[in-house]
Amino acid sequence: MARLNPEQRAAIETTDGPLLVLAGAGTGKTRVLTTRFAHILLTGRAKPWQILTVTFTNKAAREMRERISLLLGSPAEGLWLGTFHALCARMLRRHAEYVGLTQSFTILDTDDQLRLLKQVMAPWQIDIKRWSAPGLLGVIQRWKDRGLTPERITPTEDSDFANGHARAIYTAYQARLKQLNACDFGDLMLHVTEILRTRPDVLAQYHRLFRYILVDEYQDTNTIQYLWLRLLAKHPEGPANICCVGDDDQSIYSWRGAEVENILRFEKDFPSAKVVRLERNYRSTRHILGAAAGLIAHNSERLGKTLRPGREDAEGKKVSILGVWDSDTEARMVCEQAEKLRAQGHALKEIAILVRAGFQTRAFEERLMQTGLPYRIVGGLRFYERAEIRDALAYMRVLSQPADDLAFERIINVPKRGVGPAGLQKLHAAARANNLPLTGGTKKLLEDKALKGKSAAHLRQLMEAFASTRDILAREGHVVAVEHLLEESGYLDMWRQDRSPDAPGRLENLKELTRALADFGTLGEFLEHVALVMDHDENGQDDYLSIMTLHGAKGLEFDTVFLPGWEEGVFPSQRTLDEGGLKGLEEERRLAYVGITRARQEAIIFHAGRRRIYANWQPSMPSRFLDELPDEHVIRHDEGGGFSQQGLNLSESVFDNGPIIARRRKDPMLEAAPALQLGDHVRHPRFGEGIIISADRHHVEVSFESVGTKRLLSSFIEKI
DNA sequence: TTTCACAATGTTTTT
DNA sequence: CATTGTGAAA
Repeated sequence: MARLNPEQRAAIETTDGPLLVLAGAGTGKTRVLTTRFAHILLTGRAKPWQILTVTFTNKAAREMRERISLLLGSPAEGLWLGTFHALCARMLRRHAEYVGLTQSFTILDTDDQLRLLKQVMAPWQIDIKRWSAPGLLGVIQRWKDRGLTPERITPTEDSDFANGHARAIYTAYQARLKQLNACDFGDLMLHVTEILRTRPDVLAQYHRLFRYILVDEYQDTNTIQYLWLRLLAKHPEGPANICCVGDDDQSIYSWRGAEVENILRFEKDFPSAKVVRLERNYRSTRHILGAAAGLIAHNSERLGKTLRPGREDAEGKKVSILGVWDSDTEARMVCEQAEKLRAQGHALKEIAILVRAGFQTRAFEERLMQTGLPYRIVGGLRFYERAEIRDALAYMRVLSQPADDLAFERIINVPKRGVGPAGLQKLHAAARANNLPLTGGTKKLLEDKALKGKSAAHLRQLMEAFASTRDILAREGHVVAVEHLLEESGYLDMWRQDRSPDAPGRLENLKELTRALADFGTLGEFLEHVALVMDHDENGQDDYLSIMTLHGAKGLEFDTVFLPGWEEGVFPSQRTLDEGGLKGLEEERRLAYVGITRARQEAIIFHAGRRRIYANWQPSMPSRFLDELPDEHVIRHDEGGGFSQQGLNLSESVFDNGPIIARRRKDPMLEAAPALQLGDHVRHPRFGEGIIISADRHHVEVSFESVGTKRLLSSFIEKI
């Protein structure tokens, strides 16, 4: 306590009644949460299992658990601490029968959901071009985010999608899930909330249990999570001891159903609520904070909060803005700077490249590979999303749940067993006719000798593999059993015979999977873990540079942060702008705010004059956010409108804040545009001289002497 | 049923 | 571009 500032202390000591803690970036939020947890225990207000602690990511949950263990001096076990979904899964296992599931229901991954939805959609003959299955799945998920069960969808809402059939398909989809004794991710929240809503006895049980509720990242909660929390928090007698921690300026998940309104409305929801603001930032330098604060001030709907430097010494360097010729130069310069930092003795772990969207990572990856700098793409293709891992998991699911039709469908023809769509239909028919799951139907057909040819032989072998594995499972445990199954089913052989270059890596991954399996007591525990915690600690804790999306970087911090791609259309993203309008823009701005505030020492922003998107080059203009950064906190290294080829010479100055090069770009397109006409002779810094062959407001097409015809932003060329 | 060739067609962010 | 889906031939 002694090491905390007065606001932090207030946030911890206000234990009873509703409390909203508005915690700006780097203001010691996690510390407050964990200390508060310990404080409640140590003052005897509650036992560890009487505190419900909800986080948004598995990582946050893990960290919190570790820090609480540290504070308590013993491993934190038996706590109700986890993500919304993990906690709901735990509750739903206890009360599954109330929503027509059994205690052993399966949780579907995205692949399964999609496959199932496609099957369900088939009878409607929806125009798949216009209403793709993933699109419709998104619609359903957003309904679930808002707590809308099929019966609650109003006709108005329905008609917007899939020619008015969306609600009917949703209904059918839910019915099919129930048949399969399965639920998707959204259902975890939806079902539990439904149970709490309709079963007062169950709700009362949790009211008795949870004396205190702690919620992290409250600004990211969606409607269903809000409803769930409110049900649990609103005790019939006495005020709710709910403490929500969040930052409206870091709300960046509205596309996933998050409602900033939840945090904006907190004081209305809980009338006696107290509000504590944490505004002292101990992470970043004064310039970084100034730049971030200046930027976020352009947003309108805010609770209002100003980050103040918590350390007196922290003047630091200004935020750098670098304009470069193209995206290749950008990648090169970022990597060179990173290399230089390492040469100066900085750890690569303290450097991050934060991008807006996944496709931007490739350029850096290629460059770093050439350079030989160790790097890691965080949150890219994750371990459990790889095909071979999902296949292996499907084998395990069938082993543990023979009725898991979706898993069986996934592996029935992997490796090839001569069972295509037609064969699968036959199995389905047999299963339905005998009221059996697919595995049962298959067995039946084999016994009846109703299958012929190689598919029969292969399937018989597969069923035998499962049968023998079950014996082994009982006798020798799940690790040996799974190894046996993958061997006997021919799955491992399939990859061993595969001559493609990534096959050895896949086998390696499968080995890693069986290794992870050993950390769990039973197969069921392992599968539950995988379904909910889709991440995996990869071995080796070397010093590597991180490349990740801005979303992925939330909650992390680094000494140096590179922020490439600050260009209109990329960041702010065109798509968000199109779909979300002003709200979308404000969310992008919050994302920019998150990005800048990840840096402890230094933030370096890049924008390129042109960028390769798919196969061809696209001209791009600097992000409007650059103009919103206050001049006293940034230093702009644009040269020649930001399109210099001598960017390398500039790089010296980036880190010592050398001479400020005059800022010439305001809106280059409009500045240069009027003077150009068809037939004009022009010069381009890179392509040399040419003649304009077409022109519109922003672009011109120029036939160059050396490189042929190019389409360019008119600001890049000069008339001769 | 599988395999191959070719076209099309999007590409944010994730529990 | 890189993946995914579609259609025709083996």
